[in-house]
Amino acid sequence: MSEEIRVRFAPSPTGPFHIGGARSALFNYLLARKTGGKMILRIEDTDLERSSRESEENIKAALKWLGMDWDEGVDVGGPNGPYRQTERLDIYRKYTEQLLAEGKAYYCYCTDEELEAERQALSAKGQMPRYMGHCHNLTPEQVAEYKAQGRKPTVRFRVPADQQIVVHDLVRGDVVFDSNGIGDFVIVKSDGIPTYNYAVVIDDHLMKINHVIRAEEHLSNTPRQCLVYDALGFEKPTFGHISLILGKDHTKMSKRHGATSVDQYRQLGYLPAGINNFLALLGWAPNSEQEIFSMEELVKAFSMDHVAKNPAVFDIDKLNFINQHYVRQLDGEAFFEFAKPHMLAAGFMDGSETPEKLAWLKRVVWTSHEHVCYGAQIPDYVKMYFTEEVAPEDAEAAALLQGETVPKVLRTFVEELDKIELDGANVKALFKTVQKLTGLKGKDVFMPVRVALTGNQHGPEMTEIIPLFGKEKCKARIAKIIG
RNA sequence: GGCGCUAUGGUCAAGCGGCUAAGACGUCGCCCUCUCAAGGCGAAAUCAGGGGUUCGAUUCCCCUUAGCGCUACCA
Repeated sequence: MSEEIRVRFAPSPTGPFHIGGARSALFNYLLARKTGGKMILRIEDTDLERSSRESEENIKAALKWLGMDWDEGVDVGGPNGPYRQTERLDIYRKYTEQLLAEGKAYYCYCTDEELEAERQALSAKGQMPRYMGHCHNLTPEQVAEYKAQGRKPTVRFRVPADQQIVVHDLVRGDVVFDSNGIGDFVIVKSDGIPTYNYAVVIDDHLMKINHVIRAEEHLSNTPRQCLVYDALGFEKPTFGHISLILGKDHTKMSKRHGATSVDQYRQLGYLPAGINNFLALLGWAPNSEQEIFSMEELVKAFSMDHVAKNPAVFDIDKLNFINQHYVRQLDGEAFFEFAKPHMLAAGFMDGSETPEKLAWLKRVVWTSHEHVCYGAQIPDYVKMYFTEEVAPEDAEAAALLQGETVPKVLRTFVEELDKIELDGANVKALFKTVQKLTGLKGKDVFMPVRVALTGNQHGPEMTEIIPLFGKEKCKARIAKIIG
């Protein structure tokens, strides 16, 4: 085909890595891998106040954890670096001088207060608050005066009047903007650091990015960037603005909606495969009816022309369903490793277990294997194996112990229990024996034992629970009921 | 306020002028079963409203409404 597709993921390291960012990264990654193109990771750290190295490390770790790698960028390097914007200041400076010299940009000496006052005045008059071009054409005298006052200027881009700006967008088609709706915007802050709308253009051009896939919140900024592309004589890339992820109440995902960062999901015990699979289906649909996709399958099936335009609501139930699928694919060893942090957190393990205890724990943990959607659910599912005191959890459970046949069932159960080796098959046979000896069946024999042992009407199969409890525990608990 | 994007069940969504409007999650029912879950089977549930265009609109156009985004010396 034509030229190699080069995409980038360009996060700002200003906080926890948002799940929406992960989706943007994923779409870029899939497009690159699908087409045999290149994925570039660039760090947009021009917000000196909020950016941190810690956050950058967090993002990179999360990307790796999700199974995404990059061909060029921070850490891995490449021919178009550096890949951190604060390390590219000299590059931007060169272009700024060019724009200034050509009159396409100018110094603005307005202070924050003056700008704020202007905005206030405009909105008080019911007009749109925007920069009115105060410094558009300053005389040399005015400039000298401002300089004498010690003012540090910003650089503003001179937005041409009466221009139609057409953004060609892969997912939305052509989107038209009027340049008259855009005020002269700042491209270099008074501290000499470029703004997002400016740096992004220079970087994408120099890094030979030809497909800019990013979240829809950037669509309205794209005409500004197009203006900069034109002013600098750069060829524009193909844009693709993917819709936002919304919370349950259809507002932007925020802490109110529960976990929002990749790290939180990792800590809750969601698997990379589950998250990727879920995220891919949010805003993209395959040709087939397939719902479960490994990363390899996603790469194969992915295509930008099946990307949806409408915003998607984050549905935790569906994530749980998909994640459970992957949890169930874990084998005994992997599942135990998966469960460990949650068992530790719950205090059911302390890391100093003997091999025997570990073997028992593994069996205990495994009982939850088919039943949990994510790791943090495991302790709750197995807690009955760790509590010493058992009591019926509610009146209904207590009532189940009041039946007149209950003492007979429990006594018979204990007697027969003593005669066998504890394993699943024998316990099954044990219940058969108890049924025969008592002349009762089904519920009448299982439920009293279940409630006596666990205090609960629901739970795993008795054949699973009893061997893990051991004879002593079973006998002790039943003794408490029948005295 | 201005500009922009979006609009199929509760949610993700297929559809790209003619269909009984897919599928999945969730919900409900039945089966299985000591219980819960899983699994199997089945059900309810959608084209935001109004105008056009057309022989025919979920599909194309316009308006309204609603949601979201941008309108920063944040990205």
